[in-house]
Amino acid sequence: MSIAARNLSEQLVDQVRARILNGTVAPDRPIRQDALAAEMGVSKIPLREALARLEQEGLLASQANRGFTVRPLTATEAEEVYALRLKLEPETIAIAARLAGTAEQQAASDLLDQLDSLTDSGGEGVGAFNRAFHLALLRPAGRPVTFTILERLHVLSERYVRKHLEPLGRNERANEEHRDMLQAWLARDERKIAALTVVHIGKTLDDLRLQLQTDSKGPPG
Amino acid sequence: MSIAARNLSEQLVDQVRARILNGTVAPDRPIRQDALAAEMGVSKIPLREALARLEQEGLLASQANRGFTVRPLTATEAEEVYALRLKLEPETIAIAARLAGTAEQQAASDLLDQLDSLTDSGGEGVGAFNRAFHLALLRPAGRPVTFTILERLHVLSERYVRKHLEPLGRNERANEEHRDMLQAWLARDERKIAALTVVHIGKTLDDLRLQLQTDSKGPPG
DNA sequence: CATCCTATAATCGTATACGATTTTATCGCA
DNA sequence: TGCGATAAAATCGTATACGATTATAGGATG
Repeated sequence: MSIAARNLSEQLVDQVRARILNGTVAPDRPIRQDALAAEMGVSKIPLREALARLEQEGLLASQANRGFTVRPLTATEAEEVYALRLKLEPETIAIAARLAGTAEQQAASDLLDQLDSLTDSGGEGVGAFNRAFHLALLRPAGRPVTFTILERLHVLSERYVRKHLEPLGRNERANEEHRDMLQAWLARDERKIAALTVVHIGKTLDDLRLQLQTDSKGPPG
Repeated sequence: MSIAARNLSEQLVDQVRARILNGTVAPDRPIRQDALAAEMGVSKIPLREALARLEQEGLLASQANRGFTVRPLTATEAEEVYALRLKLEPETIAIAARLAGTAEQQAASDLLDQLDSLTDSGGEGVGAFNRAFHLALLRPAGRPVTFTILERLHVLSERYVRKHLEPLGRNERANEEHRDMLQAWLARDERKIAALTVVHIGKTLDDLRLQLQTDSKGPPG
């Protein structure tokens, strides 16, 4: 998750995670370790360490002597993930707003700017910057255990947003909400940032529910 | 966490976790991978996979080219972990009580019986059975993401309970509370089991706070 | 023609061996 | 005597190679 991954395994975690979120590796199909390792130009051992980490993140599942598979997306998991975020994020983001220093405030502002320009240019990797922005609003709370949990939840969320919401032109409204959130967060208005967070997550979940229903009736793949 | 770990790495995760909770490997001291691997009669590769998993569980920390260390216990982490449990467990345990089948009810009852006999005989591994009992009350909720988070939180909790509370004769009262909880849980009394859970976690946290203060003034190590 | 069994091939999991980085101990110097 | 630099030792991280397990394809039989 960190920008400068230290060893090779950590770098692979980020790269493989990106592939999973990207959809490059399909769900339920066994991951050929040798092939993937060769494709990435590394050996199997660091790749296995990365896969083990991603399994604990909830992106992969493993069976005995049958390797790893990407866990499929389900509506119930989406509901669970967003319910957890609603339980944890509002309070955490309020505390973070209170404790954030100027450097952390600057970092959050910068990330939103980058997210904006990416959205305007229709670039790739919007999801990653969206996640980074949200996490930047949460990190200053100084609760490492909570933050780790929220990191995981945002990764899981991103799969659903990217698959079901990003193809649609839904980013404009989200960006307006992001601006409002950042403003309240910078002003250390704890009530307001908590309320806006509830709304933001809730609206995303609503859109997701609608789209999940629609998609389940529509395309087979 | 599972009873029958599949591959060697999974088995090592459980064994090394037990050592950490046991206090066999001291905090802040670098873990010699070769030595530990030799001591356990395995090679370095599966051990590294296990250590990587335990790092994500929050028990270990790693630095570049300096290996893994056991994370030290801090009062702030204890506060955070118990705050998270208070936020997540009551609702989850109520749902689990509603959804639990007869087999799962039997499993929970059995675990409490085993926990009782272990406590009476003053045996080892009380902490592990305590954790298993609590998780058995939570598993039937059918929320895998939440359950994984709670598994982690219980592991982290166990370190503090074992170090600060278990040496004292504090298990009797906890066992009475466990009986009450199981009764309400089996009766599917959602209100009551949720309330009892809040009380149980709260009391444990209170005891822990007291002991953490006392210990910080008392012994240096 | 379907089903079961067997043999083959592929893949997973683990052990062994090697280079790169870091820590530590020793020596020289202020 | 204390501090800094250098060399040696130890350890971490990675690549390569091997055995064990599993899935699959082919053939024989009912």
